[in-house]
Amino acid sequence: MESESSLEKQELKNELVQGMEVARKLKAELGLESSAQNRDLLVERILSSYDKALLILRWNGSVSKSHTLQQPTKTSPPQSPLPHKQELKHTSQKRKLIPKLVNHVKVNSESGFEGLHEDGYSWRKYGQKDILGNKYPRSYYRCTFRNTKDCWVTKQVQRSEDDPNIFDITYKGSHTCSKGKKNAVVSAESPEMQEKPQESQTNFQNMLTVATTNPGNEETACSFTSPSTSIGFRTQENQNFLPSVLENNPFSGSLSQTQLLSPNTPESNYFPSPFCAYELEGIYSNPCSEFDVSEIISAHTSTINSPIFDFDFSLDPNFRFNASRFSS
DNA sequence: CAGATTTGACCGGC
DNA sequence: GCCGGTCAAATCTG
Repeated sequence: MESESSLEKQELKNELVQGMEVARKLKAELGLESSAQNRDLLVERILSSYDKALLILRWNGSVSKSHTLQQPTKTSPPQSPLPHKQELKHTSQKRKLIPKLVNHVKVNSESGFEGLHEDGYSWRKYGQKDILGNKYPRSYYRCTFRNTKDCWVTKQVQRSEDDPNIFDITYKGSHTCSKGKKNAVVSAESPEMQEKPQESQTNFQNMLTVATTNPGNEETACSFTSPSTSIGFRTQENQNFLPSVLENNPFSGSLSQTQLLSPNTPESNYFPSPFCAYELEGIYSNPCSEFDVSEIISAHTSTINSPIFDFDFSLDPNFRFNASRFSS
């Protein structure tokens, strides 16, 4: 346990150092006439490093489960609930006692902004405010199951002024409801999957395999912030799925034992898109620990016969990774 | 008609 | 007093 802890500390240190180094590079780049793409890549790498560091902290139990990035200034709040309005009047705890997780989510116009909130939970919008100094309003969401499941988590969505494709999502509290999570990703053990005929799997596997758009090229290895992230793949016929396809994500993990399971019907519950959805099964591991991935990694085409797949995968009940189409 | 969204009002923190 | 966060009535939607 002790050595495991020091290993994690070392990794944490490495990530932080790497983040700083990349930040320095970026600073140097800013003084040059480097491409915007290059700068974007450096920024992504910085974010990736800090994400990894935070993840290590999280698994290490050093911080609260909700990835506290901005600690409240006063005493710790109860695990999740915001007080009811009546209670607020007595306790004056309307603000600032709930730990926050700030998450930056990049979306693009093709995947649409509606998908932004697809983080696996069901949210109800309860407010919108114009925020001083930001031309975009901030939206306020709370868990749909606030009343029925006593789940008091909230999130705020703020579109970035600098880059309208970036949304800052701030989570407050953590879900205490289990039903809040949408059944967007089907468990490998689910009867629904088991019922699918083997023949269908085989045929499909022969038909399509998946590889990175440009393996080895860092430009395609976007890094992400959790819990939502974007990742893109391009299918290539007659090529095997590369286990390292995800190794540049913030968790530095890899997919292995990947298997194409079967295509979903367009009526799929998980992908309301009119186009076909496909599913991949994989095991995900990283240097910190091996995940027990009980869920399916899913992919669906943005257009019929499109070589581009959007992936959607989940590794942990608290993290749902939304994938949006990566630029082709 | 029930549930979700919109939006002006209210409230507390700074 | 300003600003951000939430409430709740009105409105919309399926």
